[in-house]
Amino acid sequence: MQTRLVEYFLALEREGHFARAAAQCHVSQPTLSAGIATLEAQLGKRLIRRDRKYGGLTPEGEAILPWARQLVAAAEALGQAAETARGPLKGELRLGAIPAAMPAIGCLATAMLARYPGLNISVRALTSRQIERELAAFELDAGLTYLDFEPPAHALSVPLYAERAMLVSAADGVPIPVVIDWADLASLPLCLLHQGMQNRRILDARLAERGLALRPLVTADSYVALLGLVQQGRLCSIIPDSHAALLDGLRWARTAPLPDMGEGSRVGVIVSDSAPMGPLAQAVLAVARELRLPPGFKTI
Amino acid sequence: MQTRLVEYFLALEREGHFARAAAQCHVSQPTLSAGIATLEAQLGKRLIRRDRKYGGLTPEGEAILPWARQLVAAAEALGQAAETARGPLKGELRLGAIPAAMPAIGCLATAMLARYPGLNISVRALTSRQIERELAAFELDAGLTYLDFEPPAHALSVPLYAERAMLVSAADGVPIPVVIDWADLASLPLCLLHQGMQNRRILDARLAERGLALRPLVTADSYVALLGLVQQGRLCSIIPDSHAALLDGLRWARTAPLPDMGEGSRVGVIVSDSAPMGPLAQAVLAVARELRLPPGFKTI
DNA sequence: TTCCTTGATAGCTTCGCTCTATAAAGCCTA
DNA sequence: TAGGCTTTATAGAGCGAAGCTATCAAGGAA
Repeated sequence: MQTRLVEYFLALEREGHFARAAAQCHVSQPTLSAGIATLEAQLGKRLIRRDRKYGGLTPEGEAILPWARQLVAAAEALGQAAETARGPLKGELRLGAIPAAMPAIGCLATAMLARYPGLNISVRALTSRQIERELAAFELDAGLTYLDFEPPAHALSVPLYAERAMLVSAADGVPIPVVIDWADLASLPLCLLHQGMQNRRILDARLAERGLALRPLVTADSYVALLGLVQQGRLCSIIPDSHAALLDGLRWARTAPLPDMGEGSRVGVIVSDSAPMGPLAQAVLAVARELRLPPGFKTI
Repeated sequence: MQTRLVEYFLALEREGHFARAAAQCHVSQPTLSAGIATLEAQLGKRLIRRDRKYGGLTPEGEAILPWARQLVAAAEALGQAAETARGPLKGELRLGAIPAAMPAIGCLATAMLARYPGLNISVRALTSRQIERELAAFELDAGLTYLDFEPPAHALSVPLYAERAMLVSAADGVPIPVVIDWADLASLPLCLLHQGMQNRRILDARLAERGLALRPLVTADSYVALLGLVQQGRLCSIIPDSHAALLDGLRWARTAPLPDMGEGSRVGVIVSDSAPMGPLAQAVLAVARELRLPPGFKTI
């Protein structure tokens, strides 16, 4: 079983296109085409539906997909382990983080770099579900996401901080009460994240427990967009306190804590718990365990 | 990364001998020798210590060993998954069982054969620790062992039955009381398993809770040996009720239940919980869940 | 010393992956 | 409906890697 051929298969599945997949693998299109053919011959099954065009995976192809991913992940981990056996970690660490946790990724990434100078780090903003999926598909080495709400399966985690929500408004904009009651929120002109995003779902769930529902006038998919809206003065928003820490020096913004929501939502590092654990995952967990976040993050 | 070369590496580690490892891989000795050399070149590390003789793994070799195993396991699982995608399971199912659970393996194995006619099954008697180690090393597909006492790590399990101990003696041999008290055991001439075996450790632990200790006159490593000793009439022994069921038709044997030890020790099927789960492991778990053991096994 | 065991080397063959070039089959547009 | 574009498969050559047999070199044992 050649790992190379399986990589072709995975690339083709990702790209849905022979020529692009070939480019991604740095081989010519006929090479990839032939590679898929030999893989199919070796396994004795058709994996790709194709009649003059890529037509998706056959059921057999779908069935072997998780194992194909595991195979190339194991091959990569083997190489990593060999490189790591002596000397420092090298290569690329692929991190995924939910938008709400982005301010904390700075601490984590710099701590990793300080500890392992040979490392390159790639950070991507993803939804919690994408993080979970890509971890399972070995396309991500570690994730930074919520640990308790809709907890990811098959993952090991290290909690980093507890997130709490803040109300934010422009200093000369919508006036906000000093002490906020839950009921106040429903009457404020709000802009919030889309309902598809987990931070929003958590907020909605907390309010639903109290029989309340938010009707935001605007929804967006990033906190930057929300802050831009808030800055105009007509709306206020609810953001994680981790982001509020970034606003500290801004004159135009005013923040007020929301009423206590109990523990807050724990945010932490997760890695896939497939055994054995890769050297990158081990390193991230070790660093996360020792990580001291700056004030502004509520430690757990 | 060639799976073949990694298989050479693992075979060499198992055999500790180039020529034997080559034979196990069905290649010539120079081929395996060259294969190891290319693997070392590709990984950029010496993996094997050798000066005119095999001298064990280098630290780097030890470090990559788990990932090497995972790589070939993933390759095998990929092939299995492809074969299984349509049609029945094929290939060899490698089962390990503690001696005490051997009578139950008959049910499990026949149920697997009935459900998946294409399957070959290989059963080996192992200690619970060996089962755990070989599951982790992907050298075993499933195990039959104790679930609660010294529970194996990184394993998914399906309980099958609760084991209870029986006192056994020859009909014309050592007289045994009809109702047995714990204290009686200490005064009987006993033959038991070695202390290294888990069944014995469980028994010792149960007695230790009551301040008692057994002083067997003979220890052995198999129940057959114990029964042979018991048959001579000078000794009696303590065996799992699963084995007592096998004695049912024997005229020379007499059995008596031990006083209630509470729940008994749960025995069940375990598989490695590395994600994704291989088709063989899935099948074993599914069959185990539906398995109806014959009377004589105390269901949980 | 002599023999045996054990692993490495040499030389050759074969197999299979890779490439470029090109064909075939749909699809879109004119 | 013809022409051009896109997309995948095929052909044939080149080359490298992995396999084999035969043989060598170095220790250890008799």
